[in-house]
Amino acid sequence: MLHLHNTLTGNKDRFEPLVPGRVRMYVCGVTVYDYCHIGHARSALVFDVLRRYLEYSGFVVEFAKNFTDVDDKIIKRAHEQGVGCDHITDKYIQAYYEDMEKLGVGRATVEPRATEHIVDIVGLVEKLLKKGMAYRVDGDVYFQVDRYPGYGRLSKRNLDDLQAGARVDVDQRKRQPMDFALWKSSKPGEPSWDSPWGPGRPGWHIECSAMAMRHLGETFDIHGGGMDLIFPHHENEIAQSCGATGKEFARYWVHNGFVQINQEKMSKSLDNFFTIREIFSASEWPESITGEMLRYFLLTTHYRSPLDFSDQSVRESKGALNGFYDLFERLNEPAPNRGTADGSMRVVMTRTREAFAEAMDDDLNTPNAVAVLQKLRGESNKAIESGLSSKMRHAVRQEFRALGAVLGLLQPDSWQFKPQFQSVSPDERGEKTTPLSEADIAGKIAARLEAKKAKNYSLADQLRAELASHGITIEDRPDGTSRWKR
RNA sequence: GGCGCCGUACCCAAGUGGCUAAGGGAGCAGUCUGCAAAACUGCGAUGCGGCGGUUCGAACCCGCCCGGCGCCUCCA
Repeated sequence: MLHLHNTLTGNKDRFEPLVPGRVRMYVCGVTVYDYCHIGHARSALVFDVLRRYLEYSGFVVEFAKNFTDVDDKIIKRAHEQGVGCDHITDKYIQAYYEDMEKLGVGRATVEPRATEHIVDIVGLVEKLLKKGMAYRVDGDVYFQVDRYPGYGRLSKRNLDDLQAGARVDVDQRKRQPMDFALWKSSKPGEPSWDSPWGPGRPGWHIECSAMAMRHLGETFDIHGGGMDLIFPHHENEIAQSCGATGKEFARYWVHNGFVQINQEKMSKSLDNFFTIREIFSASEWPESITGEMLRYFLLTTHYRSPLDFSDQSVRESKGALNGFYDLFERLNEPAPNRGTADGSMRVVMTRTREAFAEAMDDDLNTPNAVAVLQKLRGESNKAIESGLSSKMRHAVRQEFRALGAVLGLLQPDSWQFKPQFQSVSPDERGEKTTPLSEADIAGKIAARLEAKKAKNYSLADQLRAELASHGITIEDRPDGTSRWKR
Protein backbone atom coordinates (compact mmCIF):
# COMPACT_ATOMS: atom_id res chain seq x y z
CA MET A 1 0.00 0.00 0.00
CA LEU A 2 1.51 3.28 -1.12
CA HIS A 3 2.21 5.95 1.46
CA LEU A 4 3.06 9.48 0.39
CA HIS A 5 4.41 12.37 2.40
CA ASN A 6 1.60 14.90 2.34
CA THR A 7 2.66 18.50 2.91
CA LEU A 8 -0.88 19.30 3.99
CA THR A 9 -0.81 16.92 6.96
CA GLY A 10 2.95 16.82 7.47
CA ASN A 11 2.79 13.01 7.59
CA LYS A 12 3.31 10.02 5.41
CA ASP A 13 -0.31 9.29 4.58
CA ARG A 14 -1.68 6.05 3.22
CA PHE A 15 -2.68 6.81 -0.35
CA GLU A 16 -6.24 6.06 -1.31
CA PRO A 17 -7.69 7.76 -4.37
CA LEU A 18 -11.11 9.33 -4.22
CA VAL A 19 -12.37 7.00 -6.92
CA PRO A 20 -11.05 3.45 -6.46
CA GLY A 21 -8.64 2.37 -9.15
CA ARG A 22 -8.36 5.83 -10.64
CA VAL A 23 -5.81 8.50 -9.75
CA ARG A 24 -6.05 12.09 -10.83
CA MET A 25 -2.90 14.13 -10.42
CA TYR A 26 -1.79 17.60 -11.33
CA VAL A 27 1.80 18.78 -11.42
CA CYS A 28 3.00 22.33 -11.85
CA GLY A 29 5.12 22.36 -14.95
CA VAL A 30 7.42 25.10 -16.11
CA THR A 31 7.16 28.71 -17.16
CA VAL A 32 8.41 28.60 -20.71
CA TYR A 33 10.83 31.50 -21.08
CA ASP A 34 14.16 29.64 -20.93
CA TYR A 35 15.79 26.22 -21.17
CA CYS A 36 15.19 23.78 -18.33
CA HIS A 37 17.90 23.14 -15.80
CA ILE A 38 18.68 20.03 -13.82
CA GLY A 39 16.29 21.11 -11.07
CA HIS A 40 13.39 21.05 -13.50
CA ALA A 41 14.62 17.65 -14.60
CA ARG A 42 14.45 16.36 -11.06
CA SER A 43 10.93 17.56 -10.51
CA ALA A 44 9.71 16.18 -13.82
CA LEU A 45 11.43 12.88 -13.11
CA VAL A 46 9.99 12.49 -9.62
CA PHE A 47 6.44 12.81 -10.87
CA ASP A 48 7.17 10.69 -13.91
CA VAL A 49 8.25 7.92 -11.53
CA LEU A 50 5.22 8.47 -9.30
CA ARG A 51 2.99 8.11 -12.32
CA ARG A 52 4.83 5.01 -13.50
CA TYR A 53 4.59 3.42 -10.07
CA LEU A 54 0.88 4.17 -9.75
CA GLU A 55 0.33 2.53 -13.12
CA TYR A 56 2.53 -0.42 -12.14
CA SER A 57 0.36 -0.74 -9.03
CA GLY A 58 -2.71 -1.07 -11.21
CA PHE A 59 -4.21 2.41 -11.14
CA VAL A 60 -5.49 4.24 -14.15
CA VAL A 61 -3.74 7.59 -13.93
CA GLU A 62 -5.03 10.86 -15.30
CA PHE A 63 -2.03 13.11 -15.21
CA ALA A 64 -2.18 16.82 -16.00
CA LYS A 65 0.98 18.92 -16.25
CA ASN A 66 0.72 22.52 -17.33
CA PHE A 67 2.81 25.00 -19.22
CA THR A 68 2.70 28.55 -17.90
CA ASP A 69 2.75 30.50 -21.13
CA VAL A 70 1.71 33.96 -19.97
CA ASP A 71 3.86 35.65 -17.38
CA ASP A 72 6.03 38.72 -16.69
CA LYS A 73 9.25 36.91 -17.50
CA ILE A 74 7.95 35.75 -20.86
CA ILE A 75 6.81 39.25 -21.73
CA LYS A 76 10.17 40.66 -20.70
CA ARG A 77 12.06 38.09 -22.77
CA ALA A 78 9.87 38.75 -25.80
CA HIS A 79 10.47 42.50 -25.56
CA GLU A 80 14.22 42.01 -25.20
CA GLN A 81 14.34 39.94 -28.33
CA GLY A 82 11.80 41.99 -30.23
CA VAL A 83 9.57 39.01 -30.89
CA GLY A 84 6.09 37.98 -29.86
CA CYS A 85 5.38 36.00 -26.72
CA ASP A 86 4.19 33.09 -28.86
CA HIS A 87 7.59 32.87 -30.43
CA ILE A 88 9.22 32.53 -27.00
CA THR A 89 6.74 30.05 -25.58
CA ASP A 90 6.69 27.85 -28.70
CA LYS A 91 10.44 27.69 -28.72
CA TYR A 92 10.81 26.67 -25.10
CA ILE A 93 7.92 24.24 -25.09
CA GLN A 94 9.61 22.50 -28.00
CA ALA A 95 12.92 22.53 -26.09
CA TYR A 96 11.17 21.14 -23.03
CA TYR A 97 9.90 18.16 -24.97
CA GLU A 98 13.32 17.52 -26.44
CA ASP A 99 14.99 17.62 -23.04
CA MET A 100 12.40 15.44 -21.38
CA GLU A 101 12.57 12.87 -24.11
CA LYS A 102 16.31 12.51 -23.54
CA LEU A 103 15.59 11.89 -19.87
CA GLY A 104 12.88 9.38 -20.66
CA VAL A 105 10.19 11.50 -19.02
CA GLY A 106 6.87 10.57 -20.57
CA ARG A 107 4.16 12.98 -21.61
CA ALA A 108 1.28 13.66 -19.28
CA THR A 109 -2.26 12.69 -20.20
CA VAL A 110 -3.06 16.37 -20.74
CA GLU A 111 -0.61 19.24 -20.94
CA PRO A 112 -2.74 22.35 -20.76
CA ARG A 113 -1.54 25.89 -21.35
CA ALA A 114 -2.75 28.90 -19.44
CA THR A 115 -3.57 30.85 -22.59
CA GLU A 116 -5.93 28.09 -23.70
CA HIS A 117 -7.98 28.39 -20.50
CA ILE A 118 -8.79 32.07 -20.28
CA VAL A 119 -12.51 31.33 -20.27
CA ASP A 120 -12.13 28.97 -17.31
CA ILE A 121 -9.94 31.48 -15.50
CA VAL A 122 -12.38 34.35 -16.03
CA GLY A 123 -15.23 32.15 -14.82
CA LEU A 124 -13.35 31.28 -11.65
CA VAL A 125 -12.49 34.90 -10.93
CA GLU A 126 -16.13 35.89 -11.40
CA LYS A 127 -17.17 33.21 -8.96
CA LEU A 128 -14.74 34.54 -6.35
CA LEU A 129 -15.97 38.10 -6.86
CA LYS A 130 -19.54 36.96 -6.49
CA LYS A 131 -18.70 35.21 -3.23
CA GLY A 132 -17.01 38.32 -1.89
CA MET A 133 -13.60 36.68 -1.70
CA ALA A 134 -12.08 38.96 -4.28
CA TYR A 135 -12.25 42.65 -5.08
CA ARG A 136 -11.63 44.94 -8.01
CA VAL A 137 -9.17 47.80 -8.14
CA ASP A 138 -9.19 49.64 -11.43
CA GLY A 139 -8.77 46.87 -14.02
CA ASP A 140 -7.19 44.42 -11.57
CA VAL A 141 -8.81 41.77 -9.43
CA TYR A 142 -7.29 40.66 -6.14
CA PHE A 143 -8.00 37.72 -3.91
CA GLN A 144 -8.67 38.83 -0.35
CA VAL A 145 -6.65 36.47 1.75
CA ASP A 146 -8.40 36.99 5.07
CA ARG A 147 -11.71 35.90 3.54
CA TYR A 148 -10.38 32.37 3.39
CA PRO A 149 -10.10 31.10 6.97
CA GLY A 150 -7.78 28.21 6.15
CA TYR A 151 -5.11 30.43 4.66
CA GLY A 152 -1.67 29.14 5.66
CA ARG A 153 -2.64 25.54 6.34
CA LEU A 154 -0.37 24.14 3.65
CA SER A 155 2.74 26.16 4.41
CA LYS A 156 2.05 26.19 8.16
CA ARG A 157 2.14 29.93 8.52
CA ASN A 158 -0.33 32.45 9.79
CA LEU A 159 -1.04 35.83 8.32
CA ASP A 160 0.64 37.70 11.18
CA ASP A 161 3.93 35.87 10.64
CA LEU A 162 3.80 36.52 6.95
CA GLN A 163 3.14 40.20 7.34
CA ALA A 164 5.93 40.61 9.88
CA GLY A 165 8.40 39.14 7.44
CA ALA A 166 7.19 40.81 4.28
CA ARG A 167 10.18 42.02 2.32
CA VAL A 168 8.41 43.54 -0.62
CA ASP A 169 6.93 46.94 -1.11
CA VAL A 170 3.23 46.53 -0.68
CA ASP A 171 0.93 47.74 -3.39
CA GLN A 172 -1.09 50.35 -1.52
CA ARG A 173 -4.23 49.51 -3.44
CA LYS A 174 -4.42 46.10 -1.78
CA ARG A 175 -6.56 45.71 1.30
CA GLN A 176 -4.11 43.27 2.87
CA PRO A 177 -0.43 42.97 2.02
CA MET A 178 -0.77 39.26 1.26
CA ASP A 179 -3.65 39.68 -1.18
CA PHE A 180 -2.62 38.46 -4.62
CA ALA A 181 -3.64 39.21 -8.17
CA LEU A 182 -6.18 37.02 -9.88
CA TRP A 183 -6.38 39.22 -12.93
CA LYS A 184 -4.02 41.94 -14.10
CA SER A 185 -4.96 44.70 -16.50
CA SER A 186 -2.64 44.75 -19.48
CA LYS A 187 -0.30 47.53 -20.37
CA PRO A 188 0.07 48.38 -24.06
CA GLY A 189 2.15 45.77 -25.86
CA GLU A 190 1.32 43.01 -23.41
CA PRO A 191 -0.79 40.01 -24.26
CA SER A 192 -4.39 40.62 -23.26
CA TRP A 193 -7.82 39.07 -23.31
CA ASP A 194 -11.22 40.64 -22.86
CA SER A 195 -12.85 40.26 -19.51
CA PRO A 196 -15.66 41.82 -17.47
CA TRP A 197 -12.95 44.00 -15.88
CA GLY A 198 -11.44 45.17 -19.12
CA PRO A 199 -8.55 43.81 -21.16
CA GLY A 200 -6.02 41.93 -19.11
CA ARG A 201 -4.27 38.67 -18.35
CA PRO A 202 -4.45 36.08 -15.58
CA GLY A 203 -2.35 36.19 -12.44
CA TRP A 204 0.05 33.35 -11.87
CA HIS A 205 -1.83 31.22 -9.34
CA ILE A 206 -5.29 31.20 -10.84
CA GLU A 207 -4.32 29.32 -13.99
CA CYS A 208 -3.43 26.15 -12.10
CA SER A 209 -6.70 26.15 -10.20
CA ALA A 210 -8.68 26.66 -13.38
CA MET A 211 -6.82 24.05 -15.38
CA ALA A 212 -6.82 21.44 -12.63
CA MET A 213 -10.57 21.84 -12.16
CA ARG A 214 -11.21 21.74 -15.89
CA HIS A 215 -9.24 18.55 -16.48
CA LEU A 216 -9.48 16.72 -13.16
CA GLY A 217 -12.54 18.06 -11.39
CA GLU A 218 -13.00 20.30 -8.35
CA THR A 219 -11.45 17.74 -6.02
CA PHE A 220 -8.69 15.42 -7.16
CA ASP A 221 -6.02 13.23 -5.62
CA ILE A 222 -2.46 14.45 -5.98
CA HIS A 223 -0.97 17.86 -6.58
CA GLY A 224 2.77 18.10 -7.01
CA GLY A 225 5.63 20.47 -7.65
CA GLY A 226 8.90 21.76 -6.27
CA MET A 227 9.18 22.71 -2.62
CA ASP A 228 9.55 26.36 -3.51
CA LEU A 229 5.97 26.32 -4.77
CA ILE A 230 4.49 25.55 -1.37
CA PHE A 231 4.40 29.22 -0.61
CA PRO A 232 2.90 31.26 -2.04
CA HIS A 233 1.82 29.41 -5.17
CA HIS A 234 0.16 26.32 -3.74
CA GLU A 235 -1.13 28.11 -0.66
CA ASN A 236 -2.86 30.55 -2.98
CA GLU A 237 -4.20 27.80 -5.18
CA ILE A 238 -5.84 26.22 -2.17
CA ALA A 239 -7.32 29.52 -0.99
CA GLN A 240 -8.86 30.47 -4.31
CA SER A 241 -9.97 26.94 -5.25
CA CYS A 242 -11.50 25.98 -1.93
CA GLY A 243 -12.82 29.49 -1.60
CA ALA A 244 -14.63 29.18 -4.91
CA THR A 245 -15.98 25.65 -4.57
CA GLY A 246 -16.30 25.18 -0.83
CA LYS A 247 -14.74 21.76 -1.40
CA GLU A 248 -11.30 20.34 -0.80
CA PHE A 249 -9.00 20.95 -3.77
CA ALA A 250 -6.16 18.42 -3.87
CA ARG A 251 -6.03 15.70 -1.23
CA TYR A 252 -2.31 14.87 -1.27
CA TRP A 253 0.31 17.55 -1.78
CA VAL A 254 3.67 16.18 -2.85
CA HIS A 255 6.78 18.35 -3.09
CA ASN A 256 10.26 17.52 -4.28
CA GLY A 257 13.51 18.89 -2.84
CA PHE A 258 16.02 21.06 -4.63
CA VAL A 259 19.05 20.34 -6.67
CA GLN A 260 22.02 22.16 -5.20
CA ILE A 261 25.48 23.10 -6.35
CA ASN A 262 28.06 23.01 -3.57
CA GLN A 263 25.32 22.89 -0.96
CA GLU A 264 23.53 25.91 -2.33
CA LYS A 265 20.28 26.06 -4.20
CA MET A 266 20.69 26.24 -7.92
CA SER A 267 19.43 29.59 -9.08
CA LYS A 268 19.77 32.11 -11.79
CA SER A 269 20.88 34.87 -9.45
CA LEU A 270 23.80 32.79 -8.15
CA ASP A 271 24.56 31.79 -11.73
CA ASN A 272 25.23 28.25 -10.59
CA PHE A 273 22.77 26.30 -12.70
CA PHE A 274 23.26 23.76 -15.46
CA THR A 275 20.72 23.35 -18.19
CA ILE A 276 19.76 19.88 -19.27
CA ARG A 277 21.07 20.47 -22.75
CA GLU A 278 24.41 21.73 -21.44
CA ILE A 279 24.85 18.51 -19.52
CA PHE A 280 24.05 16.40 -22.55
CA SER A 281 26.31 18.30 -24.89
CA ALA A 282 29.20 18.23 -22.41
CA SER A 283 28.82 14.50 -21.88
CA GLU A 284 31.33 12.21 -23.53
CA TRP A 285 28.75 9.43 -23.61
CA PRO A 286 26.01 8.89 -26.17
CA GLU A 287 22.71 10.56 -25.44
CA SER A 288 20.84 7.44 -24.36
CA ILE A 289 23.54 6.57 -21.85
CA THR A 290 23.85 10.10 -20.51
CA GLY A 291 20.10 10.10 -20.04
CA GLU A 292 20.17 6.89 -18.07
CA MET A 293 23.16 8.06 -16.00
CA LEU A 294 21.33 11.24 -15.08
CA ARG A 295 18.16 9.39 -14.27
CA TYR A 296 20.01 6.91 -12.08
CA PHE A 297 21.85 9.73 -10.35
CA LEU A 298 18.66 11.68 -9.66
CA LEU A 299 16.83 8.63 -8.33
CA THR A 300 19.52 7.51 -5.92
CA THR A 301 18.61 10.34 -3.58
CA HIS A 302 15.17 10.42 -2.01
CA TYR A 303 12.94 12.94 -3.78
CA ARG A 304 12.41 15.15 -0.75
CA SER A 305 16.10 15.44 0.19
CA PRO A 306 18.38 18.06 -1.23
CA LEU A 307 20.62 16.68 -3.93
CA ASP A 308 24.05 18.03 -4.68
CA PHE A 309 24.82 17.99 -8.37
CA SER A 310 28.31 17.46 -9.70
CA ASP A 311 29.91 15.95 -12.78
CA GLN A 312 31.71 13.59 -10.48
CA SER A 313 28.58 12.05 -9.01
CA VAL A 314 26.89 11.68 -12.37
CA ARG A 315 29.98 9.86 -13.65
CA GLU A 316 29.80 7.54 -10.70
CA SER A 317 26.33 6.51 -11.77
CA LYS A 318 27.93 5.21 -14.93
CA GLY A 319 29.98 2.77 -12.90
CA ALA A 320 26.92 1.56 -11.05
CA LEU A 321 24.94 1.05 -14.27
CA ASN A 322 27.83 -0.76 -15.94
CA GLY A 323 27.35 -3.61 -13.53
CA PHE A 324 23.79 -4.14 -14.73
CA TYR A 325 24.68 -4.10 -18.39
CA ASP A 326 27.62 -6.43 -17.85
CA LEU A 327 25.20 -8.80 -16.18
CA PHE A 328 22.77 -8.53 -19.10
CA GLU A 329 25.57 -9.55 -21.45
CA ARG A 330 26.18 -12.64 -19.35
CA LEU A 331 22.47 -13.44 -19.24
CA ASN A 332 22.47 -13.45 -23.04
CA GLU A 333 25.28 -15.98 -23.31
CA PRO A 334 24.46 -19.56 -24.27
CA ALA A 335 23.40 -21.65 -21.28
CA PRO A 336 22.24 -25.19 -20.50
CA ASN A 337 18.57 -26.17 -20.32
CA ARG A 338 18.73 -26.82 -16.63
CA GLY A 339 20.67 -25.01 -13.94
CA THR A 340 21.35 -25.86 -10.30
CA ALA A 341 20.48 -22.32 -9.24
CA ASP A 342 17.14 -22.19 -11.08
CA GLY A 343 14.98 -22.96 -8.07
CA SER A 344 16.66 -20.58 -5.64
CA MET A 345 16.62 -17.86 -8.29
CA ARG A 346 12.87 -18.14 -8.56
CA VAL A 347 12.57 -17.45 -4.85
CA VAL A 348 14.99 -14.55 -5.08
CA MET A 349 12.95 -12.93 -7.83
CA THR A 350 9.73 -13.19 -5.86
CA ARG A 351 11.37 -11.60 -2.83
CA THR A 352 12.88 -8.93 -5.02
CA ARG A 353 9.49 -7.96 -6.37
CA GLU A 354 8.10 -7.69 -2.85
CA ALA A 355 11.06 -5.70 -1.54
CA PHE A 356 10.88 -3.36 -4.52
CA ALA A 357 7.20 -2.62 -3.92
CA GLU A 358 7.87 -2.16 -0.22
CA ALA A 359 10.53 0.46 -0.98
CA MET A 360 8.34 2.31 -3.45
CA ASP A 361 5.32 2.13 -1.17
CA ASP A 362 7.34 3.94 1.46
CA ASP A 363 6.97 7.43 0.04
CA LEU A 364 8.67 6.50 -3.22
CA ASN A 365 11.95 5.44 -1.68
CA THR A 366 13.79 5.10 -4.97
CA PRO A 367 17.27 4.81 -3.37
CA ASN A 368 16.05 1.68 -1.60
CA ALA A 369 14.35 0.42 -4.73
CA VAL A 370 17.64 0.79 -6.60
CA ALA A 371 19.42 -1.04 -3.78
CA VAL A 372 16.93 -3.90 -4.21
CA LEU A 373 17.85 -4.10 -7.90
CA GLN A 374 21.53 -4.05 -7.00
CA LYS A 375 20.97 -6.98 -4.68
CA LEU A 376 19.23 -8.87 -7.45
CA ARG A 377 22.23 -8.15 -9.64
CA GLY A 378 24.54 -9.73 -7.09
CA GLU A 379 22.28 -12.75 -6.67
CA SER A 380 22.00 -13.17 -10.45
CA ASN A 381 25.76 -13.14 -10.92
CA LYS A 382 26.13 -15.75 -8.20
CA ALA A 383 23.42 -17.88 -9.79
CA ILE A 384 25.23 -17.71 -13.13
CA GLU A 385 28.42 -18.92 -11.42
CA SER A 386 26.66 -21.93 -9.98
CA GLY A 387 24.56 -22.63 -13.08
CA LEU A 388 21.49 -20.91 -14.47
CA SER A 389 19.43 -22.26 -17.36
CA SER A 390 18.81 -20.16 -20.45
CA LYS A 391 15.12 -20.07 -19.62
CA MET A 392 15.82 -18.63 -16.16
CA ARG A 393 18.34 -16.19 -17.57
CA HIS A 394 15.60 -14.89 -19.78
CA ALA A 395 13.24 -14.66 -16.81
CA VAL A 396 15.82 -12.74 -14.79
CA ARG A 397 16.33 -10.28 -17.62
CA GLN A 398 12.57 -9.79 -17.80
CA GLU A 399 12.44 -9.10 -14.09
CA PHE A 400 15.05 -6.34 -14.44
CA ARG A 401 13.13 -4.96 -17.35
CA ALA A 402 9.82 -4.94 -15.50
CA LEU A 403 11.08 -3.34 -12.29
CA GLY A 404 13.50 -1.08 -14.14
CA ALA A 405 10.60 0.25 -16.19
CA VAL A 406 9.04 1.71 -13.05
CA LEU A 407 12.15 3.82 -12.61
CA GLY A 408 12.69 4.27 -16.33
CA LEU A 409 15.98 2.38 -16.16
CA LEU A 410 17.55 -0.80 -17.59
CA GLN A 411 15.45 -1.03 -20.74
CA PRO A 412 18.07 -1.28 -23.51
CA ASP A 413 19.22 -4.79 -24.38
CA SER A 414 22.81 -3.84 -24.22
CA TRP A 415 25.29 -1.07 -23.69
CA GLN A 416 27.28 -2.25 -26.72
CA PHE A 417 26.63 1.13 -28.18
CA LYS A 418 27.96 3.25 -30.97
CA PRO A 419 30.19 5.78 -29.30
CA GLN A 420 30.41 9.40 -30.30
CA PHE A 421 33.75 10.08 -31.90
CA GLN A 422 33.36 13.73 -32.76
CA SER A 423 34.58 15.24 -29.52
CA VAL A 424 36.50 13.09 -27.13
CA SER A 425 37.56 15.06 -24.11
CA PRO A 426 41.02 14.76 -22.58
CA ASP A 427 41.12 11.88 -20.18
CA GLU A 428 41.79 12.22 -16.50
CA ARG A 429 45.54 11.94 -16.80
CA GLY A 430 45.44 15.01 -18.96
CA GLU A 431 46.57 13.23 -22.11
CA LYS A 432 45.01 14.40 -25.30
CA THR A 433 43.05 11.71 -27.01
CA THR A 434 42.40 11.75 -30.70
CA PRO A 435 39.26 10.59 -32.44
CA LEU A 436 39.16 6.92 -33.27
CA SER A 437 36.76 5.47 -35.80
CA GLU A 438 34.82 2.33 -35.24
CA ALA A 439 36.75 0.69 -38.06
CA ASP A 440 40.00 1.58 -36.27
CA ILE A 441 38.72 -0.09 -33.14
CA ALA A 442 37.63 -3.21 -34.98
CA GLY A 443 40.99 -3.32 -36.76
CA LYS A 444 42.98 -3.07 -33.56
CA ILE A 445 40.89 -5.71 -31.90
CA ALA A 446 41.36 -8.09 -34.82
CA ALA A 447 45.10 -7.42 -34.84
CA ARG A 448 45.25 -8.07 -31.13
CA LEU A 449 43.42 -11.38 -31.49
CA GLU A 450 45.92 -12.40 -34.19
CA ALA A 451 48.80 -11.46 -31.93
CA LYS A 452 47.27 -13.42 -29.09
CA LYS A 453 46.86 -16.46 -31.27
CA ALA A 454 50.53 -16.21 -32.18
CA LYS A 455 51.30 -15.82 -28.46
CA ASN A 456 52.84 -12.44 -29.22
CA TYR A 457 51.58 -11.00 -25.96
CA SER A 458 53.69 -7.88 -25.96
CA LEU A 459 52.10 -6.76 -29.23
CA ALA A 460 48.66 -7.76 -27.94
CA ASP A 461 49.15 -5.73 -24.77
CA GLN A 462 50.43 -2.78 -26.74
CA LEU A 463 47.29 -2.77 -28.89
CA ARG A 464 45.13 -3.02 -25.80
CA ALA A 465 46.99 -0.09 -24.25
CA GLU A 466 46.39 1.98 -27.37
CA LEU A 467 42.68 1.33 -27.13
CA ALA A 468 42.74 2.01 -23.41
CA SER A 469 44.23 5.43 -24.04
CA HIS A 470 41.04 6.17 -25.97
CA GLY A 471 38.95 5.02 -23.04
CA ILE A 472 38.14 1.65 -24.59
CA THR A 473 38.15 -1.46 -22.46
CA ILE A 474 38.65 -4.90 -23.98
CA GLU A 475 36.98 -7.94 -22.55
CA ASP A 476 38.15 -11.39 -23.73
CA ARG A 477 35.39 -13.95 -23.84
CA PRO A 478 35.86 -17.65 -23.05
CA ASP A 479 35.00 -18.53 -26.66
CA GLY A 480 38.09 -16.69 -27.93
CA THR A 481 36.33 -13.54 -29.14
CA SER A 482 36.70 -10.08 -27.64
CA ARG A 483 34.17 -7.40 -26.95
CA TRP A 484 34.75 -3.81 -26.05
CA LYS A 485 33.10 -0.91 -24.31
CA ARG A 486 33.90 2.62 -23.37
C1' G B 1 11.92 38.23 13.27
C1' G B 2 8.59 33.78 11.74
C1' C B 3 8.33 28.71 9.60
C1' G B 4 11.26 24.52 8.22
C1' C B 5 15.24 21.14 6.63
C1' C B 6 20.01 18.71 6.78
C1' G B 7 24.77 16.68 9.23
C1' U B 8 25.56 8.24 8.74
C1' A B 9 32.63 5.08 6.20
C1' C B 10 37.23 8.07 1.24
C1' C B 11 32.61 9.61 -1.87
C1' C B 12 27.19 8.99 -2.83
C1' A B 13 23.22 7.17 0.13
C1' A B 14 19.15 4.03 2.95
C1' G B 15 17.87 3.18 7.90
C1' U B 16 14.22 7.19 12.41
C1' G B 17 13.58 2.89 19.39
C1' G B 18 15.66 -3.52 19.88
C1' C B 19 18.62 -9.05 14.95
C1' U B 20 25.89 -8.56 12.70
C1' A B 21 24.19 0.14 10.89
C1' A B 22 21.13 -1.60 3.60
C1' G B 23 23.01 -0.70 -1.26
C1' G B 24 26.35 1.54 -4.78
C1' G B 25 31.03 3.91 -6.34
C1' A B 26 36.20 4.10 -5.29
C1' G B 27 40.19 1.15 -2.64
C1' C B 28 42.94 -3.23 -0.87
C1' A B 29 43.72 -8.71 -0.87
C1' G B 30 42.49 -13.54 -3.03
C1' U B 31 40.17 -17.01 -7.03
C1' C B 32 39.88 -17.07 -12.42
C1' U B 33 42.81 -15.21 -16.78
C1' G B 34 49.08 -15.44 -20.90
C1' C B 35 48.30 -10.62 -18.55
C1' A B 36 43.89 -7.90 -18.19
C1' A B 37 38.57 -7.05 -18.10
C1' A B 38 34.16 -9.02 -16.08
C1' A B 39 32.50 -12.18 -12.23
C1' C B 40 33.06 -14.41 -7.47
C1' U B 41 35.19 -14.41 -2.21
C1' G B 42 37.12 -11.54 1.73
C1' C B 43 38.53 -6.67 4.16
C1' G B 44 36.50 -1.82 5.35
C1' A B 45 31.96 2.99 10.40
C1' U B 46 32.48 -0.73 18.39
C1' G B 47 29.98 3.87 15.63
C1' C B 48 25.84 7.57 12.95
C1' G B 49 28.21 16.54 14.00
C1' G B 50 29.17 17.51 19.75
C1' C B 51 27.48 17.33 24.89
C1' G B 52 23.74 16.04 28.24
C1' G B 53 18.92 13.58 29.24
C1' U B 54 14.62 9.90 28.78
C1' U B 55 14.63 4.40 28.36
C1' C B 56 16.03 -2.33 30.17
C1' G B 57 17.73 -0.53 25.26
C1' A B 58 18.77 5.48 20.80
C1' A B 59 21.93 7.01 14.74
C1' C B 60 16.63 7.03 15.61
C1' C B 61 12.82 10.44 21.19
C1' C B 62 13.87 15.28 24.29
C1' G B 63 17.15 19.63 25.45
C1' C B 64 21.30 22.62 24.49
C1' C B 65 25.43 23.62 21.34
C1' C B 66 28.39 23.48 16.60
C1' G B 67 28.28 23.44 11.25
C1' G B 68 25.44 23.92 6.58
C1' C B 69 20.94 25.14 3.92
C1' G B 70 15.82 26.48 2.37
C1' C B 71 11.10 29.32 2.41
C1' C B 72 8.82 33.97 4.01
C1' U B 73 9.92 37.96 -3.37
C1' C B 74 9.78 35.19 -9.38
C1' C B 75 11.70 30.25 -8.82
C1' A B 76 11.19 22.84 -9.83
